[in-house]
Amino acid sequence: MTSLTSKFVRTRIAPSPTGNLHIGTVRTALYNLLFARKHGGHFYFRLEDTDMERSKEEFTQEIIDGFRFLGIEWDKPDFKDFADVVFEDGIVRQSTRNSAHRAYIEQLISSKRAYKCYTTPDEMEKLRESQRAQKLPEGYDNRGRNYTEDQIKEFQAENRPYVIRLNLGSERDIKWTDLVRGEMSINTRDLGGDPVIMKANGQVLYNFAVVADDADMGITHVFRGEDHLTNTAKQITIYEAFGFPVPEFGHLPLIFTKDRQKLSKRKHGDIAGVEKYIKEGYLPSALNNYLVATSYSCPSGQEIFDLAHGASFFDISCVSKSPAVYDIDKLNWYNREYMSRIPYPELLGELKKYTKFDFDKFSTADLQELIEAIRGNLNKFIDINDNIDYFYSLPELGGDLVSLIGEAKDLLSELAKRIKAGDFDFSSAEQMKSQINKLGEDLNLKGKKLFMPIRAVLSARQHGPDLGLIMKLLGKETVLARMADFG
RNA sequence: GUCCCCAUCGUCUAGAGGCCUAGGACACCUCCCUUUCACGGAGGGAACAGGGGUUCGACUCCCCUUGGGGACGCCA
Repeated sequence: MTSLTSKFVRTRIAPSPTGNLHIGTVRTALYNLLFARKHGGHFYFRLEDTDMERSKEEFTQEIIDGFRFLGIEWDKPDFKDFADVVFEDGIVRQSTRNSAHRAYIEQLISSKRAYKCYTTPDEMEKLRESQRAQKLPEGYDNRGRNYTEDQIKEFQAENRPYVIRLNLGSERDIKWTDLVRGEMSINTRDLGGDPVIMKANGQVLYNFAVVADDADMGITHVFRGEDHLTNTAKQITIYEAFGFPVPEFGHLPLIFTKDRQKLSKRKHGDIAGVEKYIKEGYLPSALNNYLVATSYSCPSGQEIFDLAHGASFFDISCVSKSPAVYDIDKLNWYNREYMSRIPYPELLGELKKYTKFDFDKFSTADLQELIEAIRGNLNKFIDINDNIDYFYSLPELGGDLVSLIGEAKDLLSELAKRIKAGDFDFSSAEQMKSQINKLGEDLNLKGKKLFMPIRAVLSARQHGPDLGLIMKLLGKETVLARMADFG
């Protein structure tokens, strides 16, 4: 942890466009961003799009859109060497770094830190099978280090395809001081053998490309998920092979689901993807806050971290080492919290984007009264629909509501009668509320027994805004129509 | 299977040997407010995985066990 601020801090987020934007990626981005901002450095966005088969442009766009939505802004790298690989959007696309990668690979081969490996996929599969059978750890046995000149000539003569493997060297512990986990040590014997850094088709692989790019981009601090722990050990050997300065690493705990599994899109559906939260109308500030706050706690006990207010609060040493279970209730709480701070005009604008109903049905004043009355019930913008649907058409009545209404026939008939008689002034929610109260007094009903049946028959709901307001907004005609069975 | 990591309320966590009768937040429950719903306010239940050490003293340090997780790709 020495002199964190002595050099110009550069961090990055490096997602691969092989899937939708995962909230774990967002959290990692946030930590990297916050760390850079806190220390007055830069935060970059590099797209790890070297896997041509799995990378898709639609995913790229989704990742970019997701970050933009969340207000995660990256700096544009300004190094000369990167002029041709940094695009308008400031993103470094790894696939465009090909020639640099090739040159580095050559360098590694000539310094004997990497070698051409002719071991075929078939041989690898047999090796693994026998390792499994003997309950040995699976991995390459580094036989390619020891090919003889003759063997190699033979392979070349038959035009056998080869991969490039990194020579991990003699067995040793690879150590680093992790910014979140402390002293780390991983033995090279536990790395699964010399890793492939370039495929037979010439495509460079993750562990190599990351180092080449991070080094060239001058990345000083790398925060990523703890599932990268062994990758970090491999990557450190690459930094060493080149003599590049090794950045500081910080491995973040994973996000779990309730069943204590790594949160993945595959297994856990759309809760892992940012898309869902955009679609349903979560506030970026709330999602960011929740994601930062999980696995993070300040000595002050502060829970609200509004990233719009800067990164001064952030302290990497406040990151927890143990994994966190994803809790949508807490996210909802954050969202309600941030939503309650939005001034009405802005709230209205947002709700208009998410509603499937026509707000013009209401007058400006009525609409505001309604929305202010229900805003506390909304976890997210899209919830507006479930809270106003009954103003447009009556939803189906649940069984419990049917019996509730059935038991209150007298009350409802009397209400209908009085409405028809003109006792209710539909221009005044207040007046109608007091009329309902009067009705209750006359029939000797109060509380839930009085209000619930009326609420049920008018809105098919047990919850909602004040009954007087509901009646006023519904209008006399609709109210009577919904009570037709009793009048 | 091998290696690595983690371990306090249901969940996120505070706790750096005595401040702990273990604190906060979410969720839940009760009460108040409201003759309804919600909001709001006040309370409540709820945890140091187990066993050994070390120490005058362990939630805190060490070891073991147990439990959970991650990594073992010509994916990232």
